[in-house]
Amino acid sequence: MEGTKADDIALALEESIVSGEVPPGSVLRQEHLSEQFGVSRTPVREALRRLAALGLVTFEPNRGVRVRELALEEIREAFMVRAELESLATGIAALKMTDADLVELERAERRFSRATRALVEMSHDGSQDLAVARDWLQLNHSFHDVIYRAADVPLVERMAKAARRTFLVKSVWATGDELDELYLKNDLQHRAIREAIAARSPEGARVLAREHVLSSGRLLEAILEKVTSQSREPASARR
Amino acid sequence: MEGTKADDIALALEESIVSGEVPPGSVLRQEHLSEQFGVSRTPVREALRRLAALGLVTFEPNRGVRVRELALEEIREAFMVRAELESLATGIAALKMTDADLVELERAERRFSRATRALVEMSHDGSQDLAVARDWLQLNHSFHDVIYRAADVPLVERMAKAARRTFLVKSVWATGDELDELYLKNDLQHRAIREAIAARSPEGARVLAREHVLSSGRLLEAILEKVTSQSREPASARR
DNA sequence: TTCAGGAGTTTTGGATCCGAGAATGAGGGT
DNA sequence: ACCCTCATTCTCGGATCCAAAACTCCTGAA
Repeated sequence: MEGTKADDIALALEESIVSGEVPPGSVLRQEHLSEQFGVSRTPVREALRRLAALGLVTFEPNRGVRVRELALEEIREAFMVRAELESLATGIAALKMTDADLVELERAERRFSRATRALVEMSHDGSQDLAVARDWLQLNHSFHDVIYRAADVPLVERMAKAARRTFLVKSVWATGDELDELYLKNDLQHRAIREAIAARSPEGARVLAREHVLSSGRLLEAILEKVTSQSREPASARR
Repeated sequence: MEGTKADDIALALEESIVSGEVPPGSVLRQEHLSEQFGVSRTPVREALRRLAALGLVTFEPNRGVRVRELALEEIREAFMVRAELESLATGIAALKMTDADLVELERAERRFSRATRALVEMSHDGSQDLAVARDWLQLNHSFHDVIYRAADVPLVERMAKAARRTFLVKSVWATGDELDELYLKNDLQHRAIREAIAARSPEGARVLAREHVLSSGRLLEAILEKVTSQSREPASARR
């Protein structure tokens, strides 16, 4: 509880949308939300306006608001945008980063490495722990957040995170031998980026960062591919 | 009049903010706005939430909403963001653009050229016609809009325009010999970009587009510099 | 003179209320 | 069986109303 109720609700709704708890395409009933949050419809509506401006939901006049669905094409575009912005921020960070920041970056890198190993481990013994995947994603973001903080470019950060939210909606996840390679590559790229920053090489950091994000995009596409084919082949229920 | 009143009002307010009609830093009274638009405060508040999400205004809880002021640093950042996104879109457009698009692009380029010449003309005879400046800006945007349409990257376009809005708030303008050079350079860059696109050279178009936007940023900074120094030296009133 | 305190005013955030447009479903005509 | 119409119901957009936060301005004491 921090500011106005409308803000709190917007935050909470945003969270439940990007976490996939509220699936894309579903309609949000204002009355339902208002009793869920224990407030009237007024602040709910204001929160929804905010989410609409962020592109998370769409208002259909007199019909309700609907959680936006993303075409694969849009996800690709979001990764392209993020690649450019991330590359920009990383180049700047290479110039501005202090030694203390570098230490923190290395720590973030190590943590992410561990998460990656845990993920690949799971892929081998076939277990499925959603928490591990969530950790992996979270630690991935932290690594990049260290860079943003050092680069000190609030606008770039805001827009890159907007792009990030875009595809977070598809919060799916899978493991498998063919994905392991991509996961490990992702991890190695973090190391390369950190080294370029440590070497104070903005141009190097830039191209590495761009390539890294684009390759994350390919990873997500591979995951989506695998998940959808899995859910098609065996006639198993899926939500 | 198209959708809900909240949407209409948001559009109108956005226009009056980016046009500079409502100066940065001023507070917007909900009651005043509601009688100005002839509606109750409810849709006004919703419109303001939308503008807040876009970053045009800020809510200060229980105190009102204020039109956001931009530090010079933020304007620089907005140009960097736009440079990356514009460069991305232009590179893609170089691959996708049809011949018909190219013709339209050339037409937009010519129109912009004329506007530039008119501007420089004015600079020489010392006249000050705001309409000419407004035209110039408008035609500049049209040129880039042709590229966005051809590239067909809605997300990139949306975010680039958000960045554009950011510095539009500072809708100042000036002429002068030292600016002429920059105005003319801007015009030449359009031609270079179109030629790179026509030559189907994505890499070339990319770097030209980035350089072009960054140089537009320098132009705006030069204008700001000139305007602020003008308004300091002679103790003339300024609104 | 300056500053703390407090009554009255202004303005916001939120709740409640109402009219209108859209979904739904039952009947009736073909 | 199918579709068209019309009434009922649901939900939304917006107006109005109210409590609480913040600002203003005045007074009185140090």
